[in-house]
Amino acid sequence: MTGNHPKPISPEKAAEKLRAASLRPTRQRIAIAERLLDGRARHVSAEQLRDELVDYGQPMALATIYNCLHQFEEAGLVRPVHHAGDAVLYDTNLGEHHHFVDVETGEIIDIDPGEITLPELPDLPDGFEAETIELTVRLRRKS
Amino acid sequence: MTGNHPKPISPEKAAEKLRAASLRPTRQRIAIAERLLDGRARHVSAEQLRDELVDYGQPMALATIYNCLHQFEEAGLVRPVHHAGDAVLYDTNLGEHHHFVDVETGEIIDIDPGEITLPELPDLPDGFEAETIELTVRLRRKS
DNA sequence: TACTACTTTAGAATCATTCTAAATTTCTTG
DNA sequence: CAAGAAATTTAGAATGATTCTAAAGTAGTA
Repeated sequence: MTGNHPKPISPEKAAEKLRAASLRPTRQRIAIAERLLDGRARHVSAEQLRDELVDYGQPMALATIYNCLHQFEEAGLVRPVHHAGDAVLYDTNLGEHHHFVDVETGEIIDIDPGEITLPELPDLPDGFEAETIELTVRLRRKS
Repeated sequence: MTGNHPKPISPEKAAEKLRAASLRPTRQRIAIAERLLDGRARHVSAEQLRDELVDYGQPMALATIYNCLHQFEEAGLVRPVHHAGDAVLYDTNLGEHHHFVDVETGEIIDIDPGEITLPELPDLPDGFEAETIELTVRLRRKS
């Protein structure tokens, strides 16, 4: 594997972001935050993140990665994208934007927010509040 | 289980629809078509459909149900909804419409097509064609 | 330093889905 | 109608993502 990954933010900055989100800055959470919270827009699955952490010299249990991703999600640090392949991808881009999904590979590509504007929300069923809106354009490679 | 299910279309009509879709009218496919292609808007998972078929006196292997749903999908008789819970739901409503999803139960509710109108498609990446567009509003019960 | 709560962990468990290879059924064609 | 080729169904195993479990480790605090 040993891929080419960009320089992460410092452990100190990562720990700070975690504290700001009321998450204890443990070694594992710091390592993940360093990689995911550097401001770049990314979409990673738990497995991809694990490989990246191995490369980075911070291997950890897959269960920990799932735990952390869920905590990051609740803290609003990442947001899940459910419409890709089988695995949930975690998106570090928190701004309003939507996705193309390559049906065959599960890979997702951000749709430039200027390219598409959502109409206003429809009336919601009683007793519910909207959590997220996901617009996905599923693509297939032309034959 | 033994739920209360609406009256299906006749086996003859079901077989006809299958032939029209170039699918051999086997006993299993007919049973499924009778239930799903009666014109009602529904969203079923493979497992739900299996339970319904058991009630209906036409139990069959889950693998067969998956096979048939995929064939129906390719034939354009149903369309998959990927954004619900863990399981894919098959939607018998082929018109343009979108969905609310109850995040906790995975249940989906059609959004009235009049309630929301999609903006035009953004430019697609080169070499791809759009297969489907899915807009999902994820809902959480208010606390 | 000791404590208590929070975290991490390996591995088992779960759940939806797909795969496999054998048995069955369908649609010809004779 | 009988026979055969091709398509279909099937049970059960396999897969893959995710969650669970309960035991061991770690962090913040007194």
